[in-house]
Amino acid sequence: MKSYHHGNLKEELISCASVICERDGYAKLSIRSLAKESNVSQTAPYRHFKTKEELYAAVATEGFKQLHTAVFLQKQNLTLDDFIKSSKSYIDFGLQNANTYDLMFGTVVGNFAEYPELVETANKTFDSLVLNLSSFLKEKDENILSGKSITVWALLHGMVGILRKQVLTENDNYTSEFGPMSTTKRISSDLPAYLEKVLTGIIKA
Amino acid sequence: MKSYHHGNLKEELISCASVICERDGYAKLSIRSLAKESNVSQTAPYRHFKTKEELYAAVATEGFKQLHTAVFLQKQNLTLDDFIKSSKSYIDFGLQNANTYDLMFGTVVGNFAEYPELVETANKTFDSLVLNLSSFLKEKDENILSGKSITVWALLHGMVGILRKQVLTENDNYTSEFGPMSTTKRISSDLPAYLEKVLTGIIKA
DNA sequence: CTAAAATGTATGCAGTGTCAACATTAAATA
DNA sequence: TATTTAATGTTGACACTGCATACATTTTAG
Repeated sequence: MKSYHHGNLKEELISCASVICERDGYAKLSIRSLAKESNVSQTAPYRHFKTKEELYAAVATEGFKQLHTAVFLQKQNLTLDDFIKSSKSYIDFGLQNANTYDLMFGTVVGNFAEYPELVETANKTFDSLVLNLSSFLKEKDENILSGKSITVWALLHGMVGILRKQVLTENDNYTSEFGPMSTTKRISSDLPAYLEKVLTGIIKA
Repeated sequence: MKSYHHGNLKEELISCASVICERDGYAKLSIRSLAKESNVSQTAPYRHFKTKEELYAAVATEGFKQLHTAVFLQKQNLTLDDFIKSSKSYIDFGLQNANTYDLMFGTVVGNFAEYPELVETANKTFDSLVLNLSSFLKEKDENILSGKSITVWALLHGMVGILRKQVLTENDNYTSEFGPMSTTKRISSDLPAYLEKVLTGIIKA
């Protein structure tokens, strides 16, 4: 009953790869096992992705799309709470999709410029952060606006990295002198409060 | 004249692996080629590293040591300039050792807790950030101190991620609505000035 | 209707992580 | 010092990988 042509292989490969990358880590992803899972020959994926990196790029693109929808708020005239909520969504995404997030911001996909769709999707995501801030701040000066956006983004991006490694400090063999462990725990136990304090500081500066 | 035992294999493997990880990307690192480069049999490395991940962890540990020496300032009573300089050193390290930095903060080494030396070295690095801030701020309250340190660290960590992807936005096909490209360029063209502005904001808050 | 482009398959190469069995040497102990 | 033991190195093998080449089938366009 199965036809020679799959009909929908590329999309199936991407979505299947996305799941595997996140579940097992992107290093575990193999083109061959991926092909097997789609009931297709070992080299069929090469009709859609010239190299494995191209597949990784597709997964990263998919990740940016998801991040975009998670972060961007449709409504207008955002309140501070809206903005905090959006910021928290960013961090949550990074924590709950650690492997994919790594693919998006790490060095696995070396040269974004080789994948135009990835660049475009990534930039759209960043723009949505700026738009959010703009809607809330009502700042006209684009230089100021984009400057503050970068700082906010850096803060969020950095918090993802730090909170992700929380386990790192949950270690009895070594208690840090000033307790980064207890500090990150305290922060993540009430993330919105922390974000409100720090972000308003950055925004008002 | 070469003797049966290498005598120094583990260290040579780590330093050799560190070079390869940074130069070619950690995905290109193979235990076999590494062994060949040390004129040793293909499976000799397994006497020192149970798995490839353990080798990655060793490279990451090495990275934290280097980051520590790059960031930590020995002198006492730091000035604002000292603190800014140290912060810039952090970012420079992340940019100039992108692959290693990825190994240190990414998901490749999944569970830090399995590698006690890695945890300890990482924590020491973070402590040195806190010590720097402490020396400059002369803040007594450890909660406040560690809280601000986390925020500073997040900012630095985030800036590494953003500045690294600067290329990402250097793309003619797509010009971002609010120009993150020109913004990051502007920031990185005078990084100390940017850091002074943003960090003092965070510290004073 | 037919030529060409797209998509899938079969086969094969060189390289990989890792395991088991064995060899040599350095360290510890009697 | 002599000998057992642990540390370290080698050989060979297995199942797996990315990817190239040559070939098969289908869809699509002229």
